[in-house]
Amino acid sequence: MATVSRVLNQKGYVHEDTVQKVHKAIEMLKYVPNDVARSLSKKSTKTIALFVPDITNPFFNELALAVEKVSQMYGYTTILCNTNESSKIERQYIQTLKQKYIDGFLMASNTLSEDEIEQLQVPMVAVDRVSSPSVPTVSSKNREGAHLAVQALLKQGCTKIAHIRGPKGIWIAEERCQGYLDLVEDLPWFTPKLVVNGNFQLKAAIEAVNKLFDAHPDIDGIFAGNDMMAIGALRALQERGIRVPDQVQVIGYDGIPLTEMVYPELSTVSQPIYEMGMLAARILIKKIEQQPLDEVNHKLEVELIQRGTTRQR
Amino acid sequence: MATVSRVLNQKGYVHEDTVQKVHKAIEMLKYVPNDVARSLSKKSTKTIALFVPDITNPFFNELALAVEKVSQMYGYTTILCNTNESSKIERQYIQTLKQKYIDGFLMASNTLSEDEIEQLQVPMVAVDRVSSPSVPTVSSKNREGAHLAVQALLKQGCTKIAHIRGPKGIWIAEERCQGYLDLVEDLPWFTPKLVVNGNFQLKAAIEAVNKLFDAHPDIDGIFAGNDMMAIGALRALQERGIRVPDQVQVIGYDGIPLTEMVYPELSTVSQPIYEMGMLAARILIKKIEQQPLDEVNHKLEVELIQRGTTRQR
DNA sequence: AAATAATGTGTAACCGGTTACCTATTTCGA
DNA sequence: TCGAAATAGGTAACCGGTTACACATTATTT
Repeated sequence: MATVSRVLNQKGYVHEDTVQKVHKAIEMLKYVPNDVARSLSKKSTKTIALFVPDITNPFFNELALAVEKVSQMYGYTTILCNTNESSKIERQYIQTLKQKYIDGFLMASNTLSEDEIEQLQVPMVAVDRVSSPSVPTVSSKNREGAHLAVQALLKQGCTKIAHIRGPKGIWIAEERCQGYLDLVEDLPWFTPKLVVNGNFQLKAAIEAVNKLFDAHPDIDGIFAGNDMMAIGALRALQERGIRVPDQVQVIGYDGIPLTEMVYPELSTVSQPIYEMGMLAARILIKKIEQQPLDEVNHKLEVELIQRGTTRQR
Repeated sequence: MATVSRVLNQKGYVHEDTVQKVHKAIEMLKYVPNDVARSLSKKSTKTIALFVPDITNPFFNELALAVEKVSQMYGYTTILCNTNESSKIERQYIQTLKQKYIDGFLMASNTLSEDEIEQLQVPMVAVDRVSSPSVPTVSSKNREGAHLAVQALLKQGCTKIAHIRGPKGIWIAEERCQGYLDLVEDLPWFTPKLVVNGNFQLKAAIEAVNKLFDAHPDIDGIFAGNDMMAIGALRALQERGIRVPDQVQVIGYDGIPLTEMVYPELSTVSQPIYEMGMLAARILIKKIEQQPLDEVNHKLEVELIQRGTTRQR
């Protein structure tokens, strides 16, 4: 028994002849090790959990694909947890998974307080969210991305730009909103009413745009906090008979595949979603395996992609 | 030890006073049972796996949400497995998960042969796929759904209807295609060239439509094997400057949320996706817990929803 | 050539639960 | 009032691995 274990784990001294014999026996008996027993004694399951707020958003699909890919490469299994941004669900998942000896958490959704995070005692990495300073974070340059979008709108003739922002309290929403404000706050046409709240989902954006245009029919540019809301805005505009991009230009944020599925195709600030997922997964696995981390916070570059909803020269 | 176990599992005789004492002690010590140890002796992990071919398709998102919901209600954890319709990946997942004592498989993707399925020795249910006769299946009335779509197109003035079908060998694709053929095969304008292959993804449908219209510019109706392809068709038509629904009417299949995000909104044959997921999960859990199943094959009703891509009277 | 180090393998404890089985006490019918 | 049945709770085996440790053998050093 011990020798077989040593052969399989390549640990301790085993004579080469014995290794061969063991392998032959394993083949003959079609022996397959039992991972649960292994986990029990090793106190590790080679499993990580990815928490996302909304699996329905293609952004998180792509992220999940990337995480899955990397974790598989390193022999890990991934569990996807949909939290709906509810701390109750999130806590419940964490509780269940800790009981199951989960090895690490990858949080793209985070409703926990810093205290709770400190108490976790399980390695954790945040993607596209900031949580506690002790948690490594992978995100992109949101503020700069917002600058790119607003700059382009201004340069391409917009004279009144609205912003549909993501939920309050969510770091990336704040950053993107701040990036918008940086460039327009001091312009003569600006008024705080041009910033409306959304929840990163399509429906809310439709309502937001309708309210916005009822009050300010002269808006000719919209920067949305993410692509789903930009697509909602586009829908609302089309329904009102407003021509995009002739009358109103729209830019989203994320660069999800959906941007190329609508017509006209959506201009957007594209994040390297797949890379973010891979990087975050690698960092988490490093942490789990107690390897030293070089950097703790990663801010990846973004890129403005102009397509059919803007009038690029 | 044994008594505590009995209290927690409500099994065997335990005096009421002792139960109270145990609960008090659990609270004081903040005792949390170890699920891995429990799994080892019970040979069950309270975990099921959902296999999907393409997590990027909203259809499977919704399915996953439903499965997750039900499994959580019954105390199960769900693992999502993206197979890309590759039997290599699928087999690898199955191998890994069996080693981890997975309790059941829910297959919305299936590349395995009947033999392999028989050998599995783990409860299994198929959704939207048919596999082996011994496996309970949840699907919808695909052929009837196709009839609804094609009937509507015919009634609403189409005189030449093409079909972009799903991949060969996938049962639902065959059924939907057959449903189309049932109604048009004997019409004077019909030719087999009007049926083109797709892979259920958007990109392929764009190419398919372009090829189709190069050869048959007089097509005035398209029935796509799923919504993703219908949206691809819509995109291709819009790019060609063809007006939908005035010149060409389009109907998809599935009823994913995306159908309401494009403009014009897509007409579609809507399946009760969420119910299918819940039903399949319930059946799987019943099987796992060795409860008797009433029926083995479930075919749910579908419904034609006419929106902006058809000319309903 | 003897002492020491390196190599090879088996035994048993351990991970943290579940449960069969045993013994002790209480309940209850005849 | 006695014995069977029901209730209560403890002991130890078991799930299937990992690994510290003991002991045997072989290789190396002086």
